[in-house]
Amino acid sequence: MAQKVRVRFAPSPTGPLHIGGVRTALFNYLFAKKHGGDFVLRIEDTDQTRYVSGAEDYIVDALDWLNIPFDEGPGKEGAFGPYRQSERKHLYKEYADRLVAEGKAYYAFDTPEELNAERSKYEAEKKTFIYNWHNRNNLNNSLTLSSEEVNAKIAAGEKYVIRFKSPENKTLHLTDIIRGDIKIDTNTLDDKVLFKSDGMPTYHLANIVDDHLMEITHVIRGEEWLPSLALHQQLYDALGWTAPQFAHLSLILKPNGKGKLSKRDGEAGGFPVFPLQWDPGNGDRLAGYREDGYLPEAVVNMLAFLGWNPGTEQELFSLEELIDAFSLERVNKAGAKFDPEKTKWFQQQYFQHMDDAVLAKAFSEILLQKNISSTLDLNKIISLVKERSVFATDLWEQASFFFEAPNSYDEKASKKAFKEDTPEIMRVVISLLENMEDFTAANLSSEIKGWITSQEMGFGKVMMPLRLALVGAMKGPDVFDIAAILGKEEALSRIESAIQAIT
RNA sequence: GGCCCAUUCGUCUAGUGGUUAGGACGCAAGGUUUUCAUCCUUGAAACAGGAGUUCGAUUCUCCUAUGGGCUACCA
Repeated sequence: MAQKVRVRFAPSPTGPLHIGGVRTALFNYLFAKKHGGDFVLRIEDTDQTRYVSGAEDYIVDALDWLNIPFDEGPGKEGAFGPYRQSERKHLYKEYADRLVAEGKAYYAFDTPEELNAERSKYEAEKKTFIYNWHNRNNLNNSLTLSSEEVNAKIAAGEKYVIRFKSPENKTLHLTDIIRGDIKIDTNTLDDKVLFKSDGMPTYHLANIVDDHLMEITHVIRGEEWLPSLALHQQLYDALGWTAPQFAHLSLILKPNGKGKLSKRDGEAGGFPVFPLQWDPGNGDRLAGYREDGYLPEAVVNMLAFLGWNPGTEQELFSLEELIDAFSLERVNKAGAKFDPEKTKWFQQQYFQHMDDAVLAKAFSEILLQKNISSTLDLNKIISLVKERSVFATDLWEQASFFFEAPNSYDEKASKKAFKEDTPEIMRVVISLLENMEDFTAANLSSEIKGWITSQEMGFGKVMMPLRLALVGAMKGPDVFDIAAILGKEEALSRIESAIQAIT
């Protein structure tokens, strides 16, 4: 029987979850759901010094907004909890001790100062200091000390760490689903700290213990962990556990320039790097996709296509379609530069598919904020103005003239539209409108166009000033649609105002 | 510096030992809309370089270059 697929997203609550992390979460989620498995959220808070309050809530809120729900996690206890490493701290020591007892790890008493001194000494000779078999026998640890000395030190309360004893002259063969086979020479590896002197495990120990205990089958994580893969694999072997399969995702890079995407790029480029706004309250507010008006579906779709593609020419995918089409084998090896323009395009695509009634409701909120009450048909207005908008907030800019008569006329446009005979023509239009019983767009259109044709006059002579009178600029939906929505009275009043303004 | 990973239009990418190297974003031109936007059509635009393997390499191998990541008692 095949084991049930279980994956985890394991962020550290050190700040807002950035978009690269969101993509990692998304790929984990897609993979899990594709295989009918579980998606676990685990909070890796073993470093108390870097803990940021609110960060965990932010992560949960972000996943919630994006509709990437986890099956187990903090506040959603499953059979493998708790899901915060700080609440699991009692679990880890036993495994570190076991490795020491079996000679696969050892106590080290070197202070950070001593290690720094050692490093600078090597650096001065243009050599690299590696804490492994090269020199561990000259350092202050249980390999160089007698067991009596070690016990005495520990009994005396001296601080120590536990280090993994990295083997000499071995070639490790590692496998990554995305990258294939990787060979590593253990001579270049150092003896990583597994257990810190503050009583907490390091990421490396906690990570593999939890993944094992939580029965994780696939570890899908960022490329920054690739160098640690050798250690992790060795840890699984040392503890006699079967390692999960690994897949390392390439990083998301800056849109232009070099390096991985950072919050500074968002500030400089005027686009969000975070799903949700993050406000630490000190004026250092970071923009979020949600607050900037993006639809979660658009953000998810965009993220999915950063480093993955289905191999077809389809680009718009619902979450269900993504789950169906997703595979780790089709994830790209190379890092992808982030493109805010393409993100906007996804947003535009999804925005156009939104229901008019839903948008009308959002739009009525905007009107409320602006203290505008109106009896106009909002659904109809939205249907006319939607394709000119990318965000809900664009709606007001595109439709404001329905609610506020123009108080000025676009200078360039009026030069072109308002001629000497315009007042005279507009007077005729007024009389035409006044006499209309059925004030609909279709009727207006046939009435006015019919008259223009009968006069053998250029359409522009009428249409341009009419639009300018109603809208104030040369933009917007069909003039007759606008006039019909405005109603006879308002339309006539606007034309009248325009005549006044010209003369 | 050391170790690891990567390299197709400006960007995201498809693709194959023999293709007119395909799509999307963006850009440009034209059309529709007698406005604007949408939309449609067209266009410019790429296999990092050098060896090797091969009848033939963008595709396979090696080297170089470039980019990225890691190199903490951070994750």
